[in-house]
Amino acid sequence: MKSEKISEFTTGRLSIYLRCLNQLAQEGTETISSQGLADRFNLNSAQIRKDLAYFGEFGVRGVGYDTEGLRQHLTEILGLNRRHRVGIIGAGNLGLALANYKNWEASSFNVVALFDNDRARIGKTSLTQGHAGNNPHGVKIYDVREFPTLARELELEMVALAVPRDTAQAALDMVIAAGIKAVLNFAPAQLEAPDDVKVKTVDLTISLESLSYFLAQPQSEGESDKS
Amino acid sequence: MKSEKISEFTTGRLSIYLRCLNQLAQEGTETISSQGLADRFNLNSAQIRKDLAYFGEFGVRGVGYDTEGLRQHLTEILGLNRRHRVGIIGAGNLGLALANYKNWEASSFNVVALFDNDRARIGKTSLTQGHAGNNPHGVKIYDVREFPTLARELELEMVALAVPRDTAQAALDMVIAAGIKAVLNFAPAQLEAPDDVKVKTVDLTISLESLSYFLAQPQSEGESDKS
DNA sequence: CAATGTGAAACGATTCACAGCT
DNA sequence: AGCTGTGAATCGTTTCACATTG
Repeated sequence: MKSEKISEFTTGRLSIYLRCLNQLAQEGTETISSQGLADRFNLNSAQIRKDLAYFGEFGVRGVGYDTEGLRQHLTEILGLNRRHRVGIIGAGNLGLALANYKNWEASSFNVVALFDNDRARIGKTSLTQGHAGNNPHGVKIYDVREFPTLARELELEMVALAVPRDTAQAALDMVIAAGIKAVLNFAPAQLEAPDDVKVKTVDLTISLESLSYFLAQPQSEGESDKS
Repeated sequence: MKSEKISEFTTGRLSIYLRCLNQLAQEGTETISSQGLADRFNLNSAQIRKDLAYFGEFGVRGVGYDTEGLRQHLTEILGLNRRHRVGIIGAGNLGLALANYKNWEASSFNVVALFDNDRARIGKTSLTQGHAGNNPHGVKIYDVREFPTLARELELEMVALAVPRDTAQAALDMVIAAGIKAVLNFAPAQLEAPDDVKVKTVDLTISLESLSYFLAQPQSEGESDKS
């Protein structure tokens, strides 16, 4: 166990390990080796051991890792042992799709509110507006001007930004002013934020263009996945 | 100009440069220096020059880069000088949101078909099923069993996978069998594909969990953005 | 003896610093 | 004079290889 700074490469892999351990635990596998894990994704076993070693000595030499034990450790490390309350800004197609996404229930994230500036949407829910999906209750759509108040009242910890590109920075500024420290941004823009706020951008344009680049290569010789 | 292998870090940045150049071109800025570009995102100017130098000598010493010229070069390099026909597998919330996403028109990607295995959805369009959005026509939803035939007929080049995790690999296998070489995967799973097929995974779970990790850190001291 | 935990080596990406051009 | 293009230095990540341990 060191207390160096953990890179996002590492934390991303921790998520992947955890996902795998959840499956293994369900299947009743009691023990797994770093090599056993490495085989499931195309990773190096030393990488896995190093990633885990940042946080403690979880394994048993000659044996491997206890599935359930490691699962609990990773859950704790990633802060997934309690639920996080998420607000979504922008109740367009993407915002609604996110709100109605069925996997939320199984995760440790709860979407508790949508925000929009369009009169026609405010007051409705993700169910009345969007395609029903599997969300049994629907998430209410509030006026975005109420965000500063409601963020506190609803105890939001995270925000997903699903607004058009040209309003993204302003929306982010408002979110930061309300004290939110973690933002998932879907607008195709590099946004500015102070260092104590984590903004993770999911930029579909870049992903698509990287696929386009691959297709444009003469001798399509490329790696698959690597996430 | 070297002919080394280009990393995905580099191509991702090329997308970002291009996005910026499109804006600059519109604003009528004729010339931009690597430093001028670097200032807009928090990048190093040498990085930008290196990225561009992989593909040619586009700049003029003492002056900088011609905005319009570089814009066209990058468009060509990324294969964005022609439109790409995209199919979406899975007409749930996410698939529909993607199909109705308004920015497609302005991009060089066209969503031409949706596929699903749910009787209730097949035959409808993204408009009848989903929230209207800004797509004027709607995209038709086909039976996924027709995919192999239609992929050829519609000349699909790319596929977005918006299906549940446990069916993702099977769907991908079908897509690959139909000769598709570029796939954008939204299922939270590491998928297997041969080397001549590029699979780019957008894993929301990992993004959210990385935010959760950040929040769980005692002295929240972190970087913002970095994509 | 099998599998962890970890220094050391290898690799890759970023940044520096400057020669070379216009 | 100013900015590109690039070799060299730096920094960070991954892999190797092995001593260590249950």
